[in-house]
Amino acid sequence: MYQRQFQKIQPQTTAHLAQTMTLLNMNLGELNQEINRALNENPALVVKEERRCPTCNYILHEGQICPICTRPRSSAENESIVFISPRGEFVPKNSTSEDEIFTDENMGSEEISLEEYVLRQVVSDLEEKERIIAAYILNQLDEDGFFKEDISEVASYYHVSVSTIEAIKRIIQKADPIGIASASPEEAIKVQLDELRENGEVPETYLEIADRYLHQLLKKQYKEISQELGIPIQEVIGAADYFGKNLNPYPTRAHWGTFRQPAAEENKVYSNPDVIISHLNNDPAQPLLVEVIIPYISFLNINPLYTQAIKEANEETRNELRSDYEKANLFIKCLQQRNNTMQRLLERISRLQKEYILKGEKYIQPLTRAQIAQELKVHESTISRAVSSKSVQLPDGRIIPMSLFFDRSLGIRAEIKEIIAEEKKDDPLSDSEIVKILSKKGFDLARRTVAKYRLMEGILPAHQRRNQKR
DNA sequence: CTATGGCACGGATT
DNA sequence: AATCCGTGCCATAG
Repeated sequence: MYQRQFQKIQPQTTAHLAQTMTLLNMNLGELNQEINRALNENPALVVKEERRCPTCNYILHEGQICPICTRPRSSAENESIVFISPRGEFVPKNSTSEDEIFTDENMGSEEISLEEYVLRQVVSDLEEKERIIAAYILNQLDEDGFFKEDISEVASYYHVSVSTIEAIKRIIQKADPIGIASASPEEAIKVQLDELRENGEVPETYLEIADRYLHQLLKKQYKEISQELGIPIQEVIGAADYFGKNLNPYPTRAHWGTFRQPAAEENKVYSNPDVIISHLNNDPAQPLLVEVIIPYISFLNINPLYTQAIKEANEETRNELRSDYEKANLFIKCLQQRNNTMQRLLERISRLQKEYILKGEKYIQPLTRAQIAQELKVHESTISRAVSSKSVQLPDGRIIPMSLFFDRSLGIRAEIKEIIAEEKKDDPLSDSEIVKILSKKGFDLARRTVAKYRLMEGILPAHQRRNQKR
């Protein structure tokens, strides 16, 4: 039964292909939404009551990680174990250090809900009547904590002015997951930036960037922004870096706490990872566990009543039902194929980049998407889509974009960091000196490039590094 | 004069 | 076809 579904992956209709591509392009959050949408739209789709491991078909109990898949096979003892894991009551590996995370799943019954948590913070600032409105707003938040309703509608419903609602909303936005109840990620960012500005210095230009160029910033179009604003590009990159470290476009997904690891990565803030890599039982001696996370609701099935109904229906309704049935069928197949591709992709990545995963940036292997595509016998663009906008949680708890596995510069950047960390503090190395040292170590690159990497790592130019702390 | 950053080009990657 | 990235050249700051 199970095998038959997988064999069907080969013959691809255009519709199949197109939809698979779309699904592949999505990260966990988007996939979740998509599945919900499909469930609403198509009555032929239902959630399976019986939950099976998507990888090996073993029957799973509630919130369980598949015991078959996580049992290392003797032949694979040194290999990573890659499997698809449903997003149930999943306990993050680093639950010791990763404390408060406000995902929907984590809001167990003992803890108070996010709504209540926020409400408790704001009650003291609000009048009785306003509290009701605040509670209403909090109840209407979507899964990312955004409030997307039209404020004027709410206002007329409660017979108060729009500005009253806005005032309440503003108070809520300043509560602990700062930026909650915003209408969009952009707005959340602005609120957070505002808050930061009250506590300290935030350059004027940052505000402007946040205000108008956020979208481009996320797409890393630094050049364009710097041109339009007429400011140096490094300032834009600086802003990106600053935003990445201090702001969170999806305030409910995770807090940033006071400080994350100072060795922060790229400029984007990542939410729930699409892939979690950890050690079995958290024991570094054990093999690597690579979980490709899928939404728990993706245990989809064709509504059995449908099959029945099709047989009994008359000509006209039958065709209608058929089309739903086909769509549902297709959707499930596409999901399976997405999972299959992701799994195979991660199998390769985790094998090739094992050293990097375990020991850090220095050990990254040069790798291109084309190379993997060839090995897996899929089109390059497939890999591209599978990698883009996905994030991976490493055993040390860091969450990185999946594209980093394909970043050639990462290893060299680590090398540069190391060199600079070891330099004499009273005699900093200039970029060209670094080039010389690197070439001795076998890295061949231009002086100009070192400067760029240095900038990316947020390291100041040599003369400004003189006699600085750390 | 040296070190660094901006801009723009071309080749690689997606 | 579009985008990203390394590099060379030039301007400018130090």
